Amino acid sequence: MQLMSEKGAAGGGLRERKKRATRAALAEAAVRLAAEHGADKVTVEAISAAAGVSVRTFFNYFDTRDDAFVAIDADAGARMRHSVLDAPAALSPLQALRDAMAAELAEAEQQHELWRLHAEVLHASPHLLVRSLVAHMAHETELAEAIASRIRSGSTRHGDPSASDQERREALDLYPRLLAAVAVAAVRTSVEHWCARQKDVAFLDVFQEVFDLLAAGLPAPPA
Amino acid sequence: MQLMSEKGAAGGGLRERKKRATRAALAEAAVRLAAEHGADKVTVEAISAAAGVSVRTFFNYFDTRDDAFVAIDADAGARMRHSVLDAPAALSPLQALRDAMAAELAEAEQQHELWRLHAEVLHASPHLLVRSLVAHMAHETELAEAIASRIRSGSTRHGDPSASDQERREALDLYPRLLAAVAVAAVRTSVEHWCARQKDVAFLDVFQEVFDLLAAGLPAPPA
DNA sequence: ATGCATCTTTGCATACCATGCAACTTATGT
DNA sequence: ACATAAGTTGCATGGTATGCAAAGATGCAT
Repeated sequence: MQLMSEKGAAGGGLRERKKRATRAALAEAAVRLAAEHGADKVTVEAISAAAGVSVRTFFNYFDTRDDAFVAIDADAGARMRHSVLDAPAALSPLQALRDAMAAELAEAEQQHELWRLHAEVLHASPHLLVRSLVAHMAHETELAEAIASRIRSGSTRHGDPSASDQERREALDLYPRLLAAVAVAAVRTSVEHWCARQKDVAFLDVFQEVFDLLAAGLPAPPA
Repeated sequence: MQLMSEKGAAGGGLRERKKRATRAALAEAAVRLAAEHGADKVTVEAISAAAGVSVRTFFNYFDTRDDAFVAIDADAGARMRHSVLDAPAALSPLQALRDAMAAELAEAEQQHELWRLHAEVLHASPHLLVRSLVAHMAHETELAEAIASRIRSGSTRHGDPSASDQERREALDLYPRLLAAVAVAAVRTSVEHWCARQKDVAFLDVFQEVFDLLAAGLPAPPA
């Protein structure tokens, strides 16, 4: 329980703060131990000990041992949701989503050290990378809902005006999901590409180029 | 070992055939048991017993219990790779990929009964659905490589002719990854959307619409 | 067919993961 | 201060996963 200051909605009573602290302590202990000894050599017992709680308590916070390595930021989804909803109405859904994600990623770079360790751990054991992607995909649904309600309430119409009602209803259900899924995939690709050739280029440039490619309909690159 | 006829490269000696049979028997037993009793009520012991092997042997084939529910088709990646490489040169990368995926999905519908059970199981426990999608994503890398070599050898140039060499090299590395990631996400979204409103529409229609949206740059739908 | 090398299967031992339960400790509201 | 709700803990239990060495099956040359 050595961590009392955490980001996000810091409010609430002592209880909630302690809960958040315990959770954060467990996650941080997990990542640090994994970065040092390798993820699969770290037992829940070690993690719990490092965080100062019992093994049983660990499982009160995480369903699975691996979850501790993955779950760093719990309410990133909520932030993005608001960001998408509050974006200027003039922006297309894709643009709004791009900006929301860019803001989120910028904020992520604040906690540099832990983020870096985290990336190291995931890179070392693909098994966990996979789990991390799963966690990201969980956000996809709420993201899709944010996009959907943005489209419903907004009035920017760039779409095909010759669609039937049936087609329109179909698209309204399908489009947000697709956009969310594609955007998450795009972010992931950006990060991977940038990690591969680190320092060579700025991350934001990669990010920008990826979303430009998406907006252009993924045209074939020059040979 | 009650299954000796399997798809894919059926060649090889008795050993390899038996191995494939055992693996298939385990996977099939897992799916059938899960369809009947629910996935999380099926123990490794039960699966092994149904397949006629020991528990220890199960773990010689699968790293994880859940893998047995997921790993149905091992060499789908290779087929798609060839499909992408052999596509007509006139097609854009996105189109080639779309056709390759459509072919693969059509082939998946051949093995109707087991596929159906499989879908049931995945639908019942989202945990496994996620794992299955992740398994598909593992193919992303080889898919990206296929796309890359197609672009290198092909001569369809729809891209921006005013790019610098630096930008061109960047794009050549980034583009295939992005395309693969986005396409996989698109397929996943199609399947999910289709599962949600089953029978309502044909899967191929959803699939087509999704790729049309991608090619159009994900424009905002009509309100 | 026989014998040998190689691969596969198997049981056993071991360690870890994960959950339910009851007892205990700690916040919160009044 | 008191009652209530919530969080933590140890224990018991059963499933998951790996290493190891012995036994069985297969491939191959003779």
